[in-house]
Amino acid sequence: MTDDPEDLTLERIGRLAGVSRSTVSRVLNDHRHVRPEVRARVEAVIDQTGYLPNQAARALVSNRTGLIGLVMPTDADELFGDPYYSALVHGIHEGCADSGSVFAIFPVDAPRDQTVVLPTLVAQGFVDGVIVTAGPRSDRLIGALRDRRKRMVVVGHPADDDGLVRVDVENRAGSAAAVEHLVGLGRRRIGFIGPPTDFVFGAERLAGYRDGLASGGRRVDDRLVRLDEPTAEGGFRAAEALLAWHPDGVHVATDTMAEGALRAFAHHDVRVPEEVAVVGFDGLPGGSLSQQLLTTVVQPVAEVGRTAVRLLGDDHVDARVVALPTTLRIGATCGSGLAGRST
Amino acid sequence: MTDDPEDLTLERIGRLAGVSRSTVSRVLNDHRHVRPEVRARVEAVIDQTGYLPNQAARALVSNRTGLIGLVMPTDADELFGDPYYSALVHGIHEGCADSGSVFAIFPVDAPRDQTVVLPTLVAQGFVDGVIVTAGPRSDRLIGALRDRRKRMVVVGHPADDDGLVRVDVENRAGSAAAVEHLVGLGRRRIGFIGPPTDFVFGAERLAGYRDGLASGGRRVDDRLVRLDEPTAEGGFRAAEALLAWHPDGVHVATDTMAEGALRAFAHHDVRVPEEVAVVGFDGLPGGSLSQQLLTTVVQPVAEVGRTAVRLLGDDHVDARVVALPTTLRIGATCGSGLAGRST
DNA sequence: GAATTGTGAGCGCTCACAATT
DNA sequence: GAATTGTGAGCGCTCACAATT
Repeated sequence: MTDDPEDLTLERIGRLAGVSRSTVSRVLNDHRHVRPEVRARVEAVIDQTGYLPNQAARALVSNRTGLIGLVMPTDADELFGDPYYSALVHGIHEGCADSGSVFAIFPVDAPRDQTVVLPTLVAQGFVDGVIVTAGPRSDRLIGALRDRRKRMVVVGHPADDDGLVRVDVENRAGSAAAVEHLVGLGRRRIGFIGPPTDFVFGAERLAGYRDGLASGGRRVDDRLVRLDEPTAEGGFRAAEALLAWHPDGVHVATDTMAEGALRAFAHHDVRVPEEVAVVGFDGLPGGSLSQQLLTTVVQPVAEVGRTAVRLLGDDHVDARVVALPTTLRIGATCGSGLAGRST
Repeated sequence: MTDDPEDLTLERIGRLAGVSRSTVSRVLNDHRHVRPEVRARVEAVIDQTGYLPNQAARALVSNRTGLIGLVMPTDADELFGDPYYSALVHGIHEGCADSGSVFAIFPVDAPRDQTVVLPTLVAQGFVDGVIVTAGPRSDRLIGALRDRRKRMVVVGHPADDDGLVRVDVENRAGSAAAVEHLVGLGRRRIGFIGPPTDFVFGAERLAGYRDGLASGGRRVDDRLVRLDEPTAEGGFRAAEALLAWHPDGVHVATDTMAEGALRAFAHHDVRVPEEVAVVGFDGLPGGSLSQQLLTTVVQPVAEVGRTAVRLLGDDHVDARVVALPTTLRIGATCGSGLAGRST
């Protein structure tokens, strides 16, 4: 009857082991001051009954659930195939494993989940903290979580970053390094292709492009700056438009756009890197073949995830930003000394 | 001081609204027998304080958390890009929205998460139920959850299906229909390409292939059956091996393998569908181009997800299997009357 | 008497403190 | 007196029942 596993409680384990519930609790939570014989006896009972403490009771009294959530806005679910999310999830998962937390991904469908999922995520006694990626679809969500003073770390840079704890990468410095590399290769007419500036990372990378030109002694020529949607198609269009101004180098703000740009150059028989050198940004694992060959600014996405978990564990109260450095990875598209081939 | 949102409790909301905690609880849980004026007064206080009930306390007393988890074994995380998981997640998410549950995906890294994540998932007071997909990586997990009598629904067919509540698709009937279609087109030497039979769905689809031959009055010739890894490369190899026996039709047990098979036929200048008609299995949204063109047995993955949620909600005690029907989708690779073109 | 409200108990833990060795 | 154990209280809810209109 009462052998039903559902009925196991601290009290019952204690009775079976001949101790009080406190002693069992001490064994479970690894407190000192438990005699080794007693500990062994209790552990034996726990093992053979398969007892596991009730998580809700534990959470109620300790005010911690040990759960960390990644909120994933998913109007469409292409996100699921996005290598950025894949790498980020990987990093967060590692971070949670290190800190002994349980990690869960919460897909949130904005209109629909407003009534049940969001209130639950915000409430006490459910998740200890949430990680949210910046982006147009997350703005309202981030606002709501901040208003509720929910423990939250934002990955990336939302338009309204007031009072947020954030993890980001050094977008500006990364793009500056990319452009300085192009300058160092002797390129004189260096263009920029990126998303509209309401993508904050795009604006930052554009600023880095200008920094790089300035520090390399090149003049900024805004006709060499082309903004379009952050897709391969957008990159294709921007690159075609740019060709009229005869660039000999381009920094493209995302590898996805760079893929489109490379297609455009190939389509117009412009050789890469001989006639135009290309440096992208992102360097995600598992990109397409042309992304593998790309010279690009690599952002450490998995480390961003690990860092987000760490910040969530800190007893932060203030807004804080951690910006992780990027690294330039040399590929075939800026051909320093290698025999360049058209991609 | 006590205006800290963290300090909000039923008791406090009640005091602010001039009622008892029970009345507030009744308003929150939509019980009858609350006077409209009182309800309005309580709701006003809830709104303006932003009160949300503590989920842990609620779970402790009601023994339900409202959380449903999909356990995702992820030694590598290619799963993340897998269109099957994408469609399944979509369906589960819908099912949870309908039932008012919160849905979370739990990535589980077998060796590492054994100590923290699995015990937590199994414990009371955390998730109400879990959904697990069958597959070599899930076998131990499924065993552990079953031993703990955890509410669980398995998607697919694990080798050991004893005592499980499962949702599956009609693999055998689907493959039989595929082969009958090929027979109906007048094909006489119909082959089969599939994964090794320790993939249970592969064994079922192979059985369906034999059913289809039998009901179509064709003899089974085991030289026309080729098993290899369930990848495009495996399909390529199997198709090459099969060519020696001059098939005029092939049923391939997964669209991914079919993609490889089509490449093999193209490579050997065997025209599809003129010389060989091909029928796949899966029909996942967002497959590659050649998968889009494929004639294939479509499994209703999203509905599988919705069904899994429904079964989880039922007060099932017994093992039970729900098998959802598949549909044959005619594409270019078995060219009935269309001018066929090599793919 | 039916509709409406409040009181008491208890869910299964953790923690402070008291009591024991 | 230090190490070890047990007792009491309480976390914030929901539910049964009693008390009120």
